[in-house]
Amino acid sequence: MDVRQLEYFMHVANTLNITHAAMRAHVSQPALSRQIRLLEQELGTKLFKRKARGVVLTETGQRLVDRTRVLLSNVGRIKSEIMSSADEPVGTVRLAASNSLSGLLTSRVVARFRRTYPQVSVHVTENTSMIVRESIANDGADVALLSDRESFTTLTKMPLVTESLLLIAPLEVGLDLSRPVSAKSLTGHNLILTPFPNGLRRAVDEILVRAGRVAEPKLEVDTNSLMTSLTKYGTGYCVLPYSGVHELLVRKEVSAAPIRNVRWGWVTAVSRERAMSTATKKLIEMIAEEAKVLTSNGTWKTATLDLAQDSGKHIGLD
Amino acid sequence: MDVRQLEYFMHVANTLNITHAAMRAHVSQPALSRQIRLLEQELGTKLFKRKARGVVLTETGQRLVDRTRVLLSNVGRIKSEIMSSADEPVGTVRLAASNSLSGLLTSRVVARFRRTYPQVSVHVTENTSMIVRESIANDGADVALLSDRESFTTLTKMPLVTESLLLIAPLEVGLDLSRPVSAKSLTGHNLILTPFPNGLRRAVDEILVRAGRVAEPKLEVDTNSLMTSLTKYGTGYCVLPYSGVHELLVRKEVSAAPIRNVRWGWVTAVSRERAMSTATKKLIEMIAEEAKVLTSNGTWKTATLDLAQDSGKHIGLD
DNA sequence: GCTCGTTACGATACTCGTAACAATA
DNA sequence: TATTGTTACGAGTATCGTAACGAGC
Repeated sequence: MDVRQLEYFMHVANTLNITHAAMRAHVSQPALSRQIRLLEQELGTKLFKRKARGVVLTETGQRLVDRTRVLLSNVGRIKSEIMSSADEPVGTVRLAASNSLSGLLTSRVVARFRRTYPQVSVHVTENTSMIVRESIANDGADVALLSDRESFTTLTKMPLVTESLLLIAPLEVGLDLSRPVSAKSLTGHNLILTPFPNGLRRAVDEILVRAGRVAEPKLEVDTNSLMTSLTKYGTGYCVLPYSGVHELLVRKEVSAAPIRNVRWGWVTAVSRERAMSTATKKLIEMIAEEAKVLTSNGTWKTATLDLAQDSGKHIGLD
Repeated sequence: MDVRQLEYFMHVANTLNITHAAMRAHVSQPALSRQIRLLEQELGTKLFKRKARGVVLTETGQRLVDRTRVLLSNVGRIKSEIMSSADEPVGTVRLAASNSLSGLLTSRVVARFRRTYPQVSVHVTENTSMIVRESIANDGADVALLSDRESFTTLTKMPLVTESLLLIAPLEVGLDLSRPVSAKSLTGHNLILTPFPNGLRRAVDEILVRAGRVAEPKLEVDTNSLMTSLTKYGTGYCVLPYSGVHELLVRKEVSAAPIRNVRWGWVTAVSRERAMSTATKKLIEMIAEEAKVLTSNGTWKTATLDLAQDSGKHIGLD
């Protein structure tokens, strides 16, 4: 009855289907089947009843599920607690990052982290801030990079950077980063917006409300790349933070102007319930350092650093 | 970080000496050394400082000890809980039995259990009732067979058999099981007694006190076999329950007579804190059944059954 | 016939033990 | 020099994956 075997067992208990559980556990189906049988033999009792379609838990199996869930969470807690006092980063660190930061911040941070700590494996998932928040809240990630407009119960957030929201238009419209536009400018164009629920959409709606209007987009799209492509080809205007269109602006594929009196904040977030591993701490440090570099050398236009001074080195649980 | 590895770690943490820990863990010293190193690598931190003589825990190592002790006890508890609802006995059952029962009850029970459940490994330790009690109280055994004169905090005791205490004398003295003797008969002979603290010794002392005497044995011996050998060769008389001298009486190597108004009880005991495995339950059933056979067919002379009827089948946690 | 679990078997990977080595008092 | 931990390497064992099989809707 070792930890791996219990993890296998929980996969089966969760899916009630050995084939699916095997995929989740990244082992072959017969291997998993065998481990379940060995566990049953060791404990001297059937844990599952084999049915034509999948399996069902026996009463004893259900009791083992209840006990094992707690046990495995303890194992994970102990592991991360001990790893949090590690001297050198080891193991795996999982970063969930907002799509918008991909080209500007995420890629630079991940590349440098991999270079600096090649022994640490890194899992990156990119998605909307809402999904990123869910990911970190459900312990699907160790660090999150997301908008400060998301809610942060159970999360510890660390302000990172505040930048402008830009109105993005085709290149020929000739918007200019140095010439901010008013909230009113958002009206009168076809706006391509993200669908609810979404922090960016809420922000745009607020801007419009302040201008006395209401958003009624004819086109809703939930990926940045599609939104900007459509803008580039003249389907409409869109609204994104600078970081989301940095590369397009460098390549002069669209034009953009800051929306006056509207700021957009990014935060780094970690789960409040879990001790950070050394790898996690190092990653957070590196995020802060890269943000500092990008803002101070002018790459991250419109952005101001929100960090505590000296690049967040005393962010931590100590 | 699997269970086996953590058990290794605890052995080292307990002994602070990898060589000794390896012996306790029944692996070679380099194997243990290697597992500790692997654990340290996985956690990214030193758990021990290597000294010229042995090792010492680092601060992190000490914290892991604290966490792991609880974790491993949970693992054991879960395992025995699940195994307690097993259909067929599996695994290992540990019996701690009083020396006195060896020839009459223990040997028969163990032999039959092995025959009936060959897949279950059995560990038997025989000792004085006091050591047996300590053994079961410290979770060194699953079932104990011992005198009812021991204390039973944290233990659940199940009365088994009550028999007579016998005065044992050399064969030529001609004591007779059918002719009880009074407590007073114990005086005036060289008594060979067990040393304090010991249930049998306490019993003999009480008998003597009732007869207005006090025990001042010139010879104290702590094994039944030596006691009876010495009696056989005329060094003195001794006092034992019938079960302790059954075989000697059958072989007519000593003579014995019940001491009037004195009874000696045997109980089966299990830890109150730990769920019984199916193997444990079956063993207890079998003990009860054998006790019933031995008393009812007259083999266990002077004995009366203390069991609830039908051989203890409803002894259990249900 | 399709889905899903089990059995069979060769390949792989991990752990172990022996022996040689290193470090320290 | 005795004690104790580490390194090296060959052997043994357990797990895994692929392929074939079986059972139930």
